[in-house]
This record gives sequence, C-alpha cells and structure tokens, in this order.
Amino acid sequence: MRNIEVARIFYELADLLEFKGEAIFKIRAYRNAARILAGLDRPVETVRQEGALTKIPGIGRNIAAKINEILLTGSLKKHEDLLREIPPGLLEIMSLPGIGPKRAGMIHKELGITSLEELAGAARNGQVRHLPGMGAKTENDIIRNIKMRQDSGASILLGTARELAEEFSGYLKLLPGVVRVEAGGGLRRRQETVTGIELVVAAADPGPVMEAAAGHPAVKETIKECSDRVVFDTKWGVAVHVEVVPEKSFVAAWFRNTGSRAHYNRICHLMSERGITFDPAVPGSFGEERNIYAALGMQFIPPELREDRGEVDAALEGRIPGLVELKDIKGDLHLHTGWSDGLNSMEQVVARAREKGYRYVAVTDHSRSLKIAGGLSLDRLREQHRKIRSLNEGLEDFYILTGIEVDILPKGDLDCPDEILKETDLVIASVHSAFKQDRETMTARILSAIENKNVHIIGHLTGRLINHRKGYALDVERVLDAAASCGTILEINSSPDRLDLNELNARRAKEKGIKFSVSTDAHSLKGMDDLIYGVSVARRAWLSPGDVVNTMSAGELLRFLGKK
DNA sequence: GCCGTTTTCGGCCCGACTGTTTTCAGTCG
Repeated sequence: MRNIEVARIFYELADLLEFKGEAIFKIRAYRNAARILAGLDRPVETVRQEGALTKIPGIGRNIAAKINEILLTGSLKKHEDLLREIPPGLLEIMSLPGIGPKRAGMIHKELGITSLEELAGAARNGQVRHLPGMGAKTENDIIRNIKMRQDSGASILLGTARELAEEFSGYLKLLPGVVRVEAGGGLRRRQETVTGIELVVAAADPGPVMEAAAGHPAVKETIKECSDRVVFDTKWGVAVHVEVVPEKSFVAAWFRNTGSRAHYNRICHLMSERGITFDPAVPGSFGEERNIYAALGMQFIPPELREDRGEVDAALEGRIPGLVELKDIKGDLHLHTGWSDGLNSMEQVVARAREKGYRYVAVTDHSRSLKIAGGLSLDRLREQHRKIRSLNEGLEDFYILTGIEVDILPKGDLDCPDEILKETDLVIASVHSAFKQDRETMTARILSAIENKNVHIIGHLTGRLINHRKGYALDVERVLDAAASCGTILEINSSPDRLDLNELNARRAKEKGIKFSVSTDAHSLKGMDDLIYGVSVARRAWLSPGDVVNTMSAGELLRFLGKK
C-alpha cells in the first residue's frame, strides 16, 4: 500500500470525526499523522517492519497500531465503520470552500441532503439561504463551487498521475513479452491535470499483456477493449488506457498517443503534403521520435510544447528554444523547515539538497502573522538566520541563503520590517490571508509588495489550488507589468496542487522579460522532489535556463538579488 | 491523539475574515 493511500485514510478519518464533533486535538493528531505519512520519503511499510513507527514524531502508540492494521488488512475498521455511518457525499459537501462540519451537518439535518447533486439542486431552488447563518451569497458560492468541482470531473493532478503511471508501468514491465512501457497523452506532455493515464506498451502479442494488465490490484473493471488496446477503471478514480503495439511500431504509436491531437494532426498534414508516409500501424523507419521531425526538416519539438500553440511553425523556422531542464536547477529557493510548518530540520533539508546535487538552498519559513503555520517572530527569525550563518561556515561548496516567506498583509504592507528584510538574502512575498478581497484591492496589495525594493520574489502569485480553489481576483496583466519594471522575480511554485504561475501566465511573463524562480515550497523531504513539476510548467511556458534565476551559480544569484 | 514530563495529566495553534448578523458562529490558513 502506498504511503499516500494510508495517509488518505487518516485524512478521511479526521474529516469523519470532525463531522461527528469529536475533540479537535484528536482530529488534529490524525491530520498531522496523515501529513507526516504523505511527506515520508520511504515506504511506511518499511518503517513498520523495522518497528520504528512510533519513533516518528507525531506517531504514537495509537496511530502506530492503526497504521499496522491498515498495512496488514488493507483497511481500518474505525474508518470503515464511520463510512457506513456517515454518507460519503457529506464529506464532499464538507470539502467545499466555506462549508465545514457544522454547516454540512446542518444541511444534512435540515434538508436531508447527502450528496453534492442534491445540494446543488437545493441551492438552485433557494432552499439553502433560509438556513441559519447562510444567505444568498453563500448559496451562490455553493452553486459555483459545485460546478467547478463537476467541471474538473475525473481530472487528477499531474503529480498524482505521474506516480500512478509509474506504479502501473512498473507492473506492466514485469509481464512476459513486454519490451517497453512509456506514458503518453497529457501526462507525457506534462499537463497540469489529466483525465486518464495513457500507457503505450511494446510487445509482440497484445492479448496476454492486456489480460495480465487487468490483474493489476488497482483495476476495478474493464471499460473498453479491442484487439490492441484496453481501458480500465481503477480504484484510484482515474482511467488507465493501455495500448499494446509491436516493437517496430512503438515510436510511431507513442508519438500519436502523446498528441496533442491538434499537434499530431498538423504534423500528419505536413507529412502528407510532402509525400512522407506516416501510419503508426505500419512499421516505419522512425526508430526514434526525433526522426519524425527530422524527416520534415524541422527541429525536434519536446512533448511539453506539443499543444499547437505555435510550436510547429517555430520548429520549422528553428525558433524552438533550448528549454530549461531539471538538471539545470542549482538550488531550491522556497523551502520550509520545522522552524515553521515544515516537517524536517534545516540540517535534513540541506543534506537532501546536497544529495540532489544542488549548490544552494534558501530557507524561507513563514513570517510572524501566519500563526497556524508557526510563523517566526522577529527574534526567532534573527535566531534562525544566525544559525544559518553558522551552518554556512561548516559547509564547503554549498550555501544556505537566509530567507523568509513574508506575508503580504491585507492592506499591502509586509509582515516584517524593512530593516530585517534588507539583511535577508532572499525574500519571497506571498498572500496567505483575505483571499476574497476585490480585484482592485488585491491587485494594489500585490503591487505594493512588488514595488518594495527588499522583495525579490512573489510566491504562488494567484493562490489557486488546482481542482479546489480558484485564484484570487487579480489583474494579472498589471501585476506582470509591475514585476517587469521593478525587476521582481515571479515564482513557479512546483507543488502539484499549485503550479502557480501556470504555463500561460508564465509565458506572458517571459514575453515581458520577467525572470522566474522554479522552486518547490516543500514542507517535507519528499516535497523537495516536486521540482520536476515546476520545471514542467516552465518548459510548457517555453522557458530557457536563462529565464530561471535558480539556474545561476550561488555567486551569480547573490549578485543578481543584490541588484533589485 | 501526541508529547513530555514537574510520570499521569495538561497543553497542543490562533487570529482574521466572511457573511451573516446586528454581535457572532463558522471557516480558513
């Protein structure tokens, strides 16, 4: 069982108990445990076998016993019992923005509602506004948020899709006769969300492979099947498509499968114009995907750009830039530690950064106002920065930047005095409160942070959480113009549920000459692995290493930061 | 629930915003 699946049981257990009105600290303990499990950088099963579960801070005897039960039986009785008692639709209702356990409980009790669909109906009929504490505005929010939820449908985050695809591919690769397995579709193009996981398999005989694939433990049922492809519904809540082709046709099939459809059609059109035969079903001479583009006398187009957004013409004219790669990144500039709400010590974070081959990191814990995240008082911040300086003295070929993720307060002032920011190597300014301000107020608020000389980077600019929360109302164009004229760096936050800036805003920003920090905002060692997703956004935004400040050496970066 | 003890229970993480009220409960981060 994957760590995240164990974590999910505890998250859900916490939600269920919260709905029941259980003691808040118990709920917190479960949520905390879930967060720890999700952030664990090795299999919880291994920790269990070592008998070391209770050695993890935050996991006590009780939760350790529950983890044991889950790993040994595949489920948790307490969780299953609660699920039978509380309609699962109520958890979905509770997860709507603005709806917590109390309101969900009231909606259930007063209107007899047990699902999102029923709630949407009641809201449209104006029944919700008559409940105590609810009004027309809440009712409209409910309708809007349910619609957003339904529109996102079965889409899952890139990060999740990638992990699940690796899991399924690993299984397929072990099957007899399987020569090669690769992910295609939106996942290979690194879309921020995908609606299905597409896998292309090279094997001589599709039948047995497809049959064996159906035996994967995550497969619930076969939705569609023909001679060389099959679609499974899975317990992961996402469809897995498996296409099996002979090895000779693999590259052509993989290319077609990768898409996008618009891109693929344009390439096929060019081929037919020039009399080049291209039929994925027919074994061709395209031993490598690169050859497909070469046959057309054009540059290779990386999968991330294959969206028919000008890349074909650019490739024909030799204008595809050298895109930034993971290996170009020399340091992570947005990291949290146990000093605020991170799970690990600075020493652990630094050690992991060095394992990754980074040359520097910035430790950017939260500022004092963000109490829930353990924001650092000014004294604690000074203490942390002193500690960083002393750590640096013992480090060779590595530099820890003193940093802070300072809140942009509702009125636009920063949550830390300028004289302290001035002495800090790297200042990220982010919005963490008053998300519902109107567009004008929010824009002015962020502009004032951009205009502050001590602010180097604006963190997660729009505040969106993919499939969960829209970004705040914001005049992005004005913000980009201001960032360009002030020389303020914009972050591409690599957390899979943020990816903020998104690829379109990042591409606009690049056109205005803005520089980027591609960083993780990690709160755990595992979170530090998310950088690949930020790099994916950067690539989809056509960014080169020169656009990204954390491809610089430490010396270059410090000079660059000093220049703002 | 977990933790850390002054070992057996008390402290955990709290302040601001929102939409509803007309002084506040619920939600959020």
